[in-house]
Amino acid sequence: MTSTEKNISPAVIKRLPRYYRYLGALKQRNITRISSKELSERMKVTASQIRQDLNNFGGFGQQGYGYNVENLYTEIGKILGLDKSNEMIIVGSGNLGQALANYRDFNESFGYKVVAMFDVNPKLIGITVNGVEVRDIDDLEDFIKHNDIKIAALTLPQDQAPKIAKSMVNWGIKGFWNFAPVDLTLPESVTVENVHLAESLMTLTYNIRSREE
Amino acid sequence: MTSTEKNISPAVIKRLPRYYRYLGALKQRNITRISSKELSERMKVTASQIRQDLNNFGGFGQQGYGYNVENLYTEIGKILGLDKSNEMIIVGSGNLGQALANYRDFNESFGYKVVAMFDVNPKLIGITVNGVEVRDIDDLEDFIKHNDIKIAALTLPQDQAPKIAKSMVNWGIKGFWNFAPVDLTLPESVTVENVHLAESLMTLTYNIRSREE
DNA sequence: TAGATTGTTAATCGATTAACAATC
DNA sequence: TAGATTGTTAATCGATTAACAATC
Repeated sequence: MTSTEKNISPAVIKRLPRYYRYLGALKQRNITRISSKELSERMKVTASQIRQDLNNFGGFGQQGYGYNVENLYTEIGKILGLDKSNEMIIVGSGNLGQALANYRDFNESFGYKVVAMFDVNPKLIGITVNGVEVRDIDDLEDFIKHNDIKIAALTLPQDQAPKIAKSMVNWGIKGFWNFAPVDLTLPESVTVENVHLAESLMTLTYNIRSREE
Repeated sequence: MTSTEKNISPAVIKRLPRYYRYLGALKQRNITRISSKELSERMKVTASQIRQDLNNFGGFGQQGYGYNVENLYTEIGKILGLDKSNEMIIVGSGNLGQALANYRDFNESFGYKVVAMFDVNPKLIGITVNGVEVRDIDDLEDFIKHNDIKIAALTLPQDQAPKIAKSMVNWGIKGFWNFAPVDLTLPESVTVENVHLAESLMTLTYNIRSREE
């Protein structure tokens, strides 16, 4: 992953998983090739955007032919880091944490693997969720270091999230999938992907209202 | 809500809930006024952007003074549709649906209220989650119509989501909070807010990789 | 009043779309 | 070869930032 790569805009990155999803669906239907034009019609974006986006990463297509579905699927998977297994932990084992542990849609499907869960609550410590044990949060440091964990889902209450996240960075975590309704301020070298559920629900109600007239 | 309003860009709308969150925090700390400059430092955006964003909706500030926190909080709440109670249903009562029903962060906090849950699974029908009964999905049409429900969280498997969503539009649903990993194609009058969890996790792994060098 | 800070216009920057030569 | 479709450059569009007159 030596970075000869130019910096790719976040807007492009955010679209990649959607391309990946569509290509996966095409693959499953045994469609072997697709042009940017046809894909653009299915996805309701411009063909130009598809070609521009993909060309950030290299010429995956062929003039006069289009793109090979299988190949493009694999290549985008590589770009997204799905070519290797991604071990992750879930910190905060309440309802949301447990739902994530059970969620088939990324677990199993794309090489993500939840290897441990953590909580402070003695009632939760020791239970097993989808085959994964909930451990005492006091064991978090050891576990991250010994197992070289890089990815953590944060499903903790808002007030606990920033402090524990800071520690986790020191222990080796490189990316947070943050569900706590708070902005984590962390070193540049660390990535945070926020899933702010309440905020997305608010934009929904805004949009409903604005269409009522 | 008569639409004298010019069309506001989605980028602006997406930022409103974050302003709202910061203002809520300021309010709780009994801070009564704030300038765009100071808010911009806390939020790590430009003061210019804050002023531009807010001015889409009217002059909430005062020259030489800044913004009244309480007032601005209330006004943004109104814009987002939080001034009235928002009743919603959850369609799909598996792990994720149940986690949402239990999730304090929007439930209770901002006037959203889950009034019913639905599922096809006989094992789930009849149970109660956080005081909300899981009903047979056959009762969905009646429930939506009789209770004038406008908002639905879709936490169904991907293959069931598009069909049921289409029916729900006919029954009166105006906005979907869609957790199924699929794009819903629905009439213009209907709003869809997607929470594509697997896709956000993929952008996380991309970003982790791209910082490794 | 003087200082501060907004609301708003103008300038810049970046992202999207269009166009087309290259080429399979 | 002729037709199709990419890769890529140029044009357009929109969003962000800078600047400053208005005004509290």
